[in-house]
Amino acid sequence: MSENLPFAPEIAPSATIPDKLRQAGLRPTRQRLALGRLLFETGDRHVTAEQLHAEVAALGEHVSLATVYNTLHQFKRAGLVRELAIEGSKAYFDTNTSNHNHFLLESTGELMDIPSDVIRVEGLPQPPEGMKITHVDVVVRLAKDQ
Amino acid sequence: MSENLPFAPEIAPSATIPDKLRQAGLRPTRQRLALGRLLFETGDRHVTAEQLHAEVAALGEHVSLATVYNTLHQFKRAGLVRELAIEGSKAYFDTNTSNHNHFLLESTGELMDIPSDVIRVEGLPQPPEGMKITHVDVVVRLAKDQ
DNA sequence: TTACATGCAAACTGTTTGCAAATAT
DNA sequence: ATATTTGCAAACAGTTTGCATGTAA
Repeated sequence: MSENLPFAPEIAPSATIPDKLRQAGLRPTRQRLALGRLLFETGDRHVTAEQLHAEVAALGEHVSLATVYNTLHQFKRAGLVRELAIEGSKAYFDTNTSNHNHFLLESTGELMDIPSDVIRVEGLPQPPEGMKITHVDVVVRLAKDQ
Repeated sequence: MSENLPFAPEIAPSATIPDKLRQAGLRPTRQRLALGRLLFETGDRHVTAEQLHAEVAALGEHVSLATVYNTLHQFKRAGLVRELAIEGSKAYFDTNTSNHNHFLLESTGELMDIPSDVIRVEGLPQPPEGMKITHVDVVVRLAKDQ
């Protein structure tokens, strides 16, 4: 698991998957290509490692679960996905790395995007001395009506 | 682990710990009293099960970790604490059950309250058909400056 | 040819559970 | 007396890691 990612700066949003990987400093291996296609070829996605592992298996490709985890973290370090701040035991990864918020269906754990420009958070307090705000996460939790 | 909590309605905010427990339908056992004192005798607190377990041990009381977990969940069902929606592997419990938001120090995982009336979330979108909003969580993530 | 990536199994963390023994009422 | 609560150890889920093997450049 040795890595020294060159902090991949701007990656052209419409690059092919192999290019996207190369620009992130990651060799386009069979496994990373399969995961990359699942993540980036359709629109914005939220996945857990388990889900992605199941999807790739359903396509007939073998990628070990450990590799799914490792790859998601590499993608995260490269800025290709964002890890979401949601309660619960599982880690969620989001292919939409722009600032936006989420609906969370409490019954199923399912996530849905809320477009970035819909919600405004007003009156953010001053952070304590020597601290700066890195991110403001808003999770709107939903339950079945009544 | 059998329970049938009578959905303890209003609990006088200044009740003694034994009363608080009784009003919640929980027998005031040695363990629940020790945990209750740690949680409710000082002001608002955020704890993980591990932390609380360490605190109670430091006081010379023995309470098993399993009992700490079970008790926190009973307190939660009784409305005495709220479980927080924070990323990461650990579950945080908050003795402030009113609607308010949090600073999260990313380096340490430490939580601080943001008073309820400071932050306003504007432009909440309509929830999808048949769903209702149960809670809006705002987590302001902080890192060391520069 | 060599540095990087993968798969496997084992380790690890936080949490939950089954059940016998202990305790509150 | 009896229903509830506890502690323990084992089970469990999700995730990470060490290392031998395989692969990309």
